[in-house]
Amino acid sequence: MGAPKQKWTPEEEAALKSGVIKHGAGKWRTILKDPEFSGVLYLRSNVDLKDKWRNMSVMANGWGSRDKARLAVKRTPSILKQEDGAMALTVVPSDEEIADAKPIAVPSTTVQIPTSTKRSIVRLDNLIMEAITSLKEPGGSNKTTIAAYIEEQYWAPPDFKRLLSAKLKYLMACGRLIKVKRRYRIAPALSFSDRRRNHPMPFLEGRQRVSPRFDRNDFHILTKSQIDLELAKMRTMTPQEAAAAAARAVAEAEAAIAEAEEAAREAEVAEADAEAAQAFAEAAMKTLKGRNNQKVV
DNA sequence: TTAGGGTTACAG
DNA sequence: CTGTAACCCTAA
Repeated sequence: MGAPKQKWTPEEEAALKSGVIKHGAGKWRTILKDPEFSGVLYLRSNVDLKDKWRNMSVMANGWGSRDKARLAVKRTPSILKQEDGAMALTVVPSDEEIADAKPIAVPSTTVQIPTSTKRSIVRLDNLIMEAITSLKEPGGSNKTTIAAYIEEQYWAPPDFKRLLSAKLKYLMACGRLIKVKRRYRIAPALSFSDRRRNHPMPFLEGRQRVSPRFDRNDFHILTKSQIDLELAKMRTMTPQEAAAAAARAVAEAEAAIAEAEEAAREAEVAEADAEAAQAFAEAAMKTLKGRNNQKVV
């Protein structure tokens, strides 16, 4: 009667996407209760989330129609029919599978990635802060030490040094770090000037407050590295879900790069952020490949 | 609570 | 009429 169809808004889709990355697919109730997303998704039920995620996943796999594959599989005693236009996804070698997932036309929500991107960007910052605080070196730590710490504790992309340099420079510009004789230490009273340029995100609602994932003592919350956490989540996902997640990671990286190109004149840090996202996407891909090679299901 | 099959409403 | 997205039902 009064509810013809409540279509999902881009904000809701983005929140769901972020929720899945954070808590994992299938934890619909958890995502719903997370204050980070409850503000946006308070109109939706856990079942709604599940259904929506299914729809999005199906799209990500390139299946415009919801039938086909399922019917094709069961009517095959001993002969595999490969005349199907759509690729069979279940048991594909390994390398090429991801290659196929990459160019996927991820829904249309790929254009704007509010929370996810933001989180990726904040991540490295906190890693650096954590490294410095954990090392507890009097007078601060130099770049090499910081890099070593992060590389050992977490994950090391190929061009990590360059990335780190840019990020350190950026953090100093923000006043969050102070460099004394090649050593970096955390600035006494940091003034949150993280926002570097306008954030068009019409995101966020009115109920919950704006996510303060960046309080001064926040280092403990995000410290365990989003990357490891996200990759860990992926291991619990089904191959389809992981592929979809990886595809989204790539899409986000591409979007971040596109953003960086626009903002390049303002700060080269944006490029570093984009590279961080790209690096994470690659790491995600690698993890997924490893998964498939092991044939773990 | 969740996964999955099924149904209805809407757009092209 | 057909395909898709939101919604519903039910087993586990």
